[in-house]
Amino acid sequence: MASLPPHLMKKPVGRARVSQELVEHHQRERVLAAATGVFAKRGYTNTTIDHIVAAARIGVGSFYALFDGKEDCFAQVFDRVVATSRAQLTDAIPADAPWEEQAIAILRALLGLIAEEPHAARIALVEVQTAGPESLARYEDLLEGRTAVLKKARGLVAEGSELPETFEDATIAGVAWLLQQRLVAGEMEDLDDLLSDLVGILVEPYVGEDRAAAPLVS
Amino acid sequence: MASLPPHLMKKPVGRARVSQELVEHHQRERVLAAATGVFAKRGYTNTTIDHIVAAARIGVGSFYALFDGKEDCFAQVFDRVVATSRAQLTDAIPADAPWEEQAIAILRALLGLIAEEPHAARIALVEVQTAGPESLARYEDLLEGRTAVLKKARGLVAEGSELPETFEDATIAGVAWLLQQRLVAGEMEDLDDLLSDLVGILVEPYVGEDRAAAPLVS
Amino acid sequence: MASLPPHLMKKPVGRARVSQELVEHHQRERVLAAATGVFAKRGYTNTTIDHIVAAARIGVGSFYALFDGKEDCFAQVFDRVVATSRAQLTDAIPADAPWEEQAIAILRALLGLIAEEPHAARIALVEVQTAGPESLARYEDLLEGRTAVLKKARGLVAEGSELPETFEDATIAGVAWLLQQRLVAGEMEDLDDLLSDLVGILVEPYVGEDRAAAPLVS
Amino acid sequence: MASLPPHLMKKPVGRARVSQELVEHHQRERVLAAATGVFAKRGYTNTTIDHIVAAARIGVGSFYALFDGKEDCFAQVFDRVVATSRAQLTDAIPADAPWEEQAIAILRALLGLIAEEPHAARIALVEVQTAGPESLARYEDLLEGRTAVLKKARGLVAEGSELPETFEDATIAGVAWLLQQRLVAGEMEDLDDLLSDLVGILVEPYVGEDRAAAPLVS
DNA sequence: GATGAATGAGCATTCATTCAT
DNA sequence: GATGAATGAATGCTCATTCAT
Repeated sequence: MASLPPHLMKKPVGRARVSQELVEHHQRERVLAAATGVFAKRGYTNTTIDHIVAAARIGVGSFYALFDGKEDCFAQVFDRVVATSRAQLTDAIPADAPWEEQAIAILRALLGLIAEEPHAARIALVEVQTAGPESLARYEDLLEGRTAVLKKARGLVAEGSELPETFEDATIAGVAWLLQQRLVAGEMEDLDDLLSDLVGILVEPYVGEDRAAAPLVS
Repeated sequence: MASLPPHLMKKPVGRARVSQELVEHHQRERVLAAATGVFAKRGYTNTTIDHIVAAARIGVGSFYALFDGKEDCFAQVFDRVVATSRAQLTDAIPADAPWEEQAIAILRALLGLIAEEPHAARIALVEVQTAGPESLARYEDLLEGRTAVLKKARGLVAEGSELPETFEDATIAGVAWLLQQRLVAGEMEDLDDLLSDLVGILVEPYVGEDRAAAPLVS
Repeated sequence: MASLPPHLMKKPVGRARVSQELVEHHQRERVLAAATGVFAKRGYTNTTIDHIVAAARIGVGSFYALFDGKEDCFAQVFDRVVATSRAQLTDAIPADAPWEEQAIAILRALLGLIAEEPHAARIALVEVQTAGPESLARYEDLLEGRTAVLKKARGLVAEGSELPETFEDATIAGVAWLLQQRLVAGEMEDLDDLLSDLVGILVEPYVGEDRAAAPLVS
Repeated sequence: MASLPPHLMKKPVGRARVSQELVEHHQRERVLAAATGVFAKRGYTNTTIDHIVAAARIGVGSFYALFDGKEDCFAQVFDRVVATSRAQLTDAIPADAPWEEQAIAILRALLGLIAEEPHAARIALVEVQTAGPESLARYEDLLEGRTAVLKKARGLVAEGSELPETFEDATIAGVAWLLQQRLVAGEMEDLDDLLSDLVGILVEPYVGEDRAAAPLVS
């Protein structure tokens, strides 16, 4: 039984194919994790491809096999950070709880995430703003998404419809700013204080002081 | 006839000295004005020293006599824009008017300024965020200053003391974000709508809906 | 069950050995055919190993098992093109015909070959000149061979011995140039006109206008 | 009398302007001369910008101020070689002499030039063929120009109009080839033999053996 | 004092080649 | 034996900064 000439051989399928994809995925994750740290520590502009490949222990060629270039790499780093965080925050939402409880749970989880992974947080909140137009657009999309979610809370409050059109934009931007400031200043202790501030800014306008404060005490 | 070595040459004094400083000041203003346009049009990163000196009609050597480098030049551009704007906004405050009227007057003047000098606005609200750490710090100082001013309004409202510590930080950041978004999108028409949104976000929490709306109608 | 170390493994002999060589030969031919097209279409410099292995449906490792590198691969492509053409041109020579008839028959066959296989022609006449020193040497050898053959015609003409030493070199180079120009310009119609020009340049000097023209009419 | 501010000062004119242009021209000539040697010795492909700037004792930045890139630099080197040679060959033409004498004088001068400046000759006849499409086009233009000049000699010979259309193309290409071969082989002695060969190839077909041979003896 | 020619460190990117699987 | 992922040397180029004039 002779083996077929190479050009007639099918690409490996099943086990081998899956394994290969796994390897590539794993490799990409490794590099993205390394790049996250490098971008967070040095800032986007000060980071060179050499810094990344040194941290990821790969060759420059492999880098370009994985990414189109520096900006693409950063974009993937950002996407990964956002996707991971989103998953974790979604898991933190208590089902069947009133809106204010869910909102506060998400805020609490977010602060925990930022405290645990400051590098990732710095990517998503700080560096993304200086990593070129493409990345900036992603950041704006991210905020826009949060804005849209927040707008859904308008139905919950009597005065909801009287708030200015851009109220949520300003609120989300304000929250992002506060987090970013703390992050850059390295002040991520007193998370309880920060949490209660965020609730005052982001939850209270929709449900009033009393309903907003209640879940914090429990 | 040999010229003296530099350390033996007398520094000009009196009249000549003053005149010389005037010339230098004038020159610097000229360059800063030119650089404002260049930075605004091309963005900080895409701007090269050559672009600036070409626009300012000076030599690179003169540029380095005036500034420590590109970032320093941008910082001075930013400072000039902020100082000029501050002066104009201060002039716009109606003396002896209630706080909400003063606040709205400033907001209205600010929007007018942005519409009139989009280049300057872009420097102060957009480019400053990507022009390096030093410039970013100035931006943060600027916002912090606005925050401090806003905090003084707490005395005017009954619930003032119950607002979160960081309420003004978030509010100012939110407003900055809204302005920046409009600027980048090139949407600076409908200033009245925008003004009323800003009042809803920045004035209403302190004086209530009624007092905030009143000056807008008149 | 451990496999033996390589030096203890028997080389296959007899039938198997022959078959293996056949397989390798076949494989090499396949790759050379693919490479001919790639080199002709993209040009030597713009061709990468990846282009070749993709076209030949083999791995890069197999490529390096077959060739020493890009230049060696091109050299083998060139050799294959030349060998094939030589065989076909030899077949086109009418036995026992006068020299001028034979010469014209070869020229006609050559033009036909170029028209039929422009890729191969481009390899042999154009790309070979820019594919590095080794390939250039082969091109020169090729022309030198044609020069030597042409020199044998000197005996046929009275003034033959009075032609300059280098006459044939110039003639062959001139013919090669004409063909190359047409090839690059993509003008391979009007083969009859081109043929009569070539005869005027390459045959006439040896046998005179009359004898050279005669076979063309028939 | 105060001097005008810089932006109102005209670009220097007259003496200063001329001098500056002279300096730039001189600089460019220096670099072109150095590059001629580097390209001739290493070949176009093996030459890097670093090689050139090292040889010319300038920085890479200066190189890019002078040229658009490597290929542009080579093109200018080629143009300079051709222009210089053309001037020298034109000077070598004896006025009011019969065509064959003029032709032979040019050929003799050409051989002398090649022998004296082998680097320049190598640029114009060898490297130009491998320095990219733009350069190749210039080479073809060069040959085409020579072809056109040669075609003017057709009126001098009875059989002129019976030569094939492409006769001069082949002749010029053949001559170029002979020179190139000698150059590459480093065989530039026996210039008299080579000259008489060239005359046999390039002059004789137009004026016959006798008229072509006469000027060589004198 | 002003100029801008010159510098060269530093960057992103390509691709021929190797070698572990 | 065949594969192709990984390598990294090498390249062309930009631009902030210096300094001789």
